[in-house]
Amino acid sequence: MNQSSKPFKLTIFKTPQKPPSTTTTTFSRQPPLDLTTITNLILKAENQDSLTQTLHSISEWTPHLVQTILKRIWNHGPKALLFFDALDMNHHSYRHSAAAFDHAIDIAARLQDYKATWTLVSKMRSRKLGPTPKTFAIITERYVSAGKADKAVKIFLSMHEHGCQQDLHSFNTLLDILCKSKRAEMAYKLFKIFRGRFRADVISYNIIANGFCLKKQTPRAMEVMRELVDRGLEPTLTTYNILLKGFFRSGQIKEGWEFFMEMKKRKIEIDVVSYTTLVHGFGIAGEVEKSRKVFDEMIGAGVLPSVATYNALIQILCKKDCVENALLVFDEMLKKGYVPNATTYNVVIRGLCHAEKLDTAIEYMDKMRQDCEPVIQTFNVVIRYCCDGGEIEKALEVFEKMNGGENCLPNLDTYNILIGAMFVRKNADDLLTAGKLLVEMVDRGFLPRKFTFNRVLNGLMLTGNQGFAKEILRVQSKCGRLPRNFRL
DNA sequence: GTAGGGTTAG
Repeated sequence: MNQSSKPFKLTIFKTPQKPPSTTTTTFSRQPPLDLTTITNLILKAENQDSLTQTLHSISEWTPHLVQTILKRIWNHGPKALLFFDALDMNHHSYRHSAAAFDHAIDIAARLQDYKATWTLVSKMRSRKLGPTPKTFAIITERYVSAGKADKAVKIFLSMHEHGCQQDLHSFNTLLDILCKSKRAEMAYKLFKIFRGRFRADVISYNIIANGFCLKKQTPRAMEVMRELVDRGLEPTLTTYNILLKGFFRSGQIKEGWEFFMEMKKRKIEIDVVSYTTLVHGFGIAGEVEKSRKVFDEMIGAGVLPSVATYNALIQILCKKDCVENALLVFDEMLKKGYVPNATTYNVVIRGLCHAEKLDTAIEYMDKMRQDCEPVIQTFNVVIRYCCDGGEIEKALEVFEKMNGGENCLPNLDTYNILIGAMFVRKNADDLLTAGKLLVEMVDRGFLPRKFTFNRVLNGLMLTGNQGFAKEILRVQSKCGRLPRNFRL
């Protein structure tokens, strides 16, 4: 194609062919913008103007590019929304997709900015992009995790007013959201009210049973299952696997094993999920040998382990045996042609950190990039163990990388871990760093606990930094995290 | 984003 315009093009996305610029030579041109560069430009933009300028430096915005960027700056909510709005207003050739709206709605709702959330919903509707059942799943999930489950149910029941009909799908989704946030009882009540109207199916029952299992209420889950059978519905393999996991989760190892034998007796086709549940369940209970035995036996039974099965075994070897044996299994899985995923690496890295092999852990973090990208959990584990081992500089180094080249921004946990570590050495510099981290996290839409604010504040005062303490107080009052009756 | 197995400490 047109080679001369290549330096201007994004390598990953299509751009229209532009005539080469007459004012610059090929040699002095900027290198092509890659995703990391674009993302960093957006993150660095101080105001709407510089953001707009950045947006114009990209010749063609595509829905795919926008979604990728929103995903990457997820943990910088306010900036992500600014980017979404700026693009919406300034680019005539680009129109936000339904998926981009869903992303933005998710971010706004996570920031508990419900006004912005619903403005986006109506904008979405006026452009005939939705809201879709997925949009409502996102919104209700955010309300539930903000502790507003009642409101979430009301929103579900008013879906049709937004041009989105409720059905069995969306009903099951709501039940699942409630159950996953440990509100099985509420989900069950709702289920009993509406099961006739939505024609609840075996999936609805499975969701409720799993909800009780998550609360370690296996007997309640069994009741729900009896109800399912009484209503003439047929349990599925998923049903059995939910109950199997339920027994192990609630520490009923013997009952779990008996249930598994019963599954065999009833000629239920036991699958890789059932076996993985056993491998993990026995291991967590400290029965590592049993765990290994199940692992070996499943192959004999004609069921091949999955990456998740390997992850389970590797994890329990790290926890209950030793990391060296876990690494043997890790090598074995590679030899057999499995591709480890982020969970595999996270488990191994955590195991190495726990065994105080921090440098090897960091080596594995680099090795990880051959198969997948490190995720937030990877960084948090390494940072946590660096801090615990007193290597605070190393922790800060990893943290800095996250804000630079890495495609993974710090989250609430990252900030909490690091701020906590800034009190260990009890010096003024660390306290100042803690203060800066606190300001930065608020800037990125995370809400620190009152405890964190007060701790940093006290630390700054004790180390004689009244000036920065005042700044913290300002931020604290902006967040509504000041103690009762407190006045600036 | 209608359900089940691996990452979250001890």
